[in-house]
Amino acid sequence: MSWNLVYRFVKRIPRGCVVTYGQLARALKLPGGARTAGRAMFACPSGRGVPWHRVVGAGGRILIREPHASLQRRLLESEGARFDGLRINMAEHQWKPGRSAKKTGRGSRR
DNA sequence: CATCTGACGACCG
DNA sequence: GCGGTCGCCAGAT
Repeated sequence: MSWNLVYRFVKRIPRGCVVTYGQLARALKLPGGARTAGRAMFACPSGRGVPWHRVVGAGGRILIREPHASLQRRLLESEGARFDGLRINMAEHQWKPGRSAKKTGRGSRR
């Protein structure tokens, strides 16, 4: 399967934003849904500029196991994402395709 | 070819 | 909030 599409999609996720596996699956119409998205990320090539850490589970939960979970969280926090316990603040960081060119709109600077 | 497993999500009790 | 079940697909053994 050409996870290439998935990687490309993930690559365009702006810094400080995240998407869920389900979202990813829906956006790319992956057969099998979120599961397939997960598979794609599992096979995600490291060191290719693929911000895999910006892909989280439904509700902003990190589903992967250690030690990657800690790494992912660390990377996200490093990008300015705020975590609420074991969850990332989806309301603020969930990225929606098509909004990339959207203006910052509200004084969300920084 | 049969079986198991795995970065999931939604539902139900 | 937590744990169990089901659907669903691809790759590995």
